[in-house]
Amino acid sequence: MPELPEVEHAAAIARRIAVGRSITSIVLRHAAQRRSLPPRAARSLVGDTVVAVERRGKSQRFRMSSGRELVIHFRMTGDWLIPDDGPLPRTVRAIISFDDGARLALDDPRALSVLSLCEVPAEDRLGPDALDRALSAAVLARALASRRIPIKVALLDQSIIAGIGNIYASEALWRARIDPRRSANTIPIPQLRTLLAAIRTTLTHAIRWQRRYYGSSDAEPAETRFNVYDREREPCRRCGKRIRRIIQAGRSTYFCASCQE
DNA sequence: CGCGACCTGCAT
DNA sequence: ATGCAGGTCGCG
Repeated sequence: MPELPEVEHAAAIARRIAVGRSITSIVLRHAAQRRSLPPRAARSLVGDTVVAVERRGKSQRFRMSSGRELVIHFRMTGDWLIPDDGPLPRTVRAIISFDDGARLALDDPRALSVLSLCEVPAEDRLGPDALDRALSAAVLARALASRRIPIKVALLDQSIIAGIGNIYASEALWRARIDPRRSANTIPIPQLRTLLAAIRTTLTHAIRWQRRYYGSSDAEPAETRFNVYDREREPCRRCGKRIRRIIQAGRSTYFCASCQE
């Protein structure tokens, strides 16, 4: 589930559950999660209090009163689940319990999620957050200046801009009418400005969708959720031409060859 | 750069 | 059985 909008929503859930609470236990049910967060590290978090939950790009950081940070990255299929009384789904890979009895369960069928403990919060190599107000077209142009890679691939590079993944990269480029194959360093500033606006619109719409429909069984507007993603051969909503799928950097890119230049 | 690895489940 | 999946890293 996790690009910026989904992680933003997940972080809000974690915040509601965890902030101000101290950890009473962390159970790791899959070897992959024990690899990233060894049991003794998990044990050392017992008694520590969550001061804040922040999102950076696609990762969530639990700032602890000890000064450490518990960092969670959902990778492909992670999500928070608030357990009820019944048995936990088999796909729950970790359970964090708090002093008020609340629990946060990491639900991740593929078990690719990473939990890690930073003793001293270090600088990461993330570029500016995609929703960072300070991110301007000029800043983006500078980051792209030396990159002779397709713009779609550049948008997936978290060291250039943080938070965009495979779905919203395609969606934002469609909205900005930019061909995903364009070399990143050849896009003029005005078009980068358009692209940034498209990114923000795409992501904020997705966050709204998330708040409105996540976990609800309402008549799902799933068919209209994406304009190009997973719509190969379906008609473009702007010009009616068929959406194309190509592979870039080993991943599917969806676009309209007719209205994206 | 592209590609496999990391994991599991789902659709074809 | 095969291929694909909303991510990232490390390899050649």
